[in-house]
Amino acid sequence: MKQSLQNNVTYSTDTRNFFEDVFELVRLIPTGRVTNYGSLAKYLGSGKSSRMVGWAMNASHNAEPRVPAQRVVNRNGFLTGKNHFETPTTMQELLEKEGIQVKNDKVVKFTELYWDPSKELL
DNA sequence: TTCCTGACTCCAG
DNA sequence: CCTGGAGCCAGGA
Repeated sequence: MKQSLQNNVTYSTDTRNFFEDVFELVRLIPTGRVTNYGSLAKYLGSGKSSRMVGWAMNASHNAEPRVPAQRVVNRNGFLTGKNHFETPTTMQELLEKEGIQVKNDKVVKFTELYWDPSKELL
C-alpha cells in the first residue's frame, strides 16, 4: 500500500510507521548508553530486519527532534555507520562528548554500556 | 520489471 | 573460533 504525503514523497505506510517507531525508540536511548540494530528491530517486532533499522537511520538526519543515531552501533560495538555522518569522525566525536570512549571504531566497554530496549523498557 | 546493494545478524560447518 | 551463505526488504539503476 502506497500513499503520497504532503511533501510529495512516497512511502509505504508500513515503512513510514517503522521509521517513526525507530526514531522514537532511538530517542529513548539514555545519554551515555548504546544499543545495536538487531535489538531495535526485535523490539519493533521486525525480528530479522536489522538492516532496515540501519536504513532508517539513513533517513533520520532530517528528523525532528534529532535522532541520536550515534548511539546505535552493530552487535559487536563497532561504529559501522560512521561514514554516513557528516564527516567520518562525527559519530565518534558525538559519542565521546557523551562520555563514551571509542577506540579503533569500537565502543569501549560496549557490553557494560549496552542498552536493551526489550529489557529496559516496559 | 529484474538485479544489485546495504548503518545487520544468525547459523551451519 | 572463524567463515560463508542466507534471510531481510526498501531504493536505485
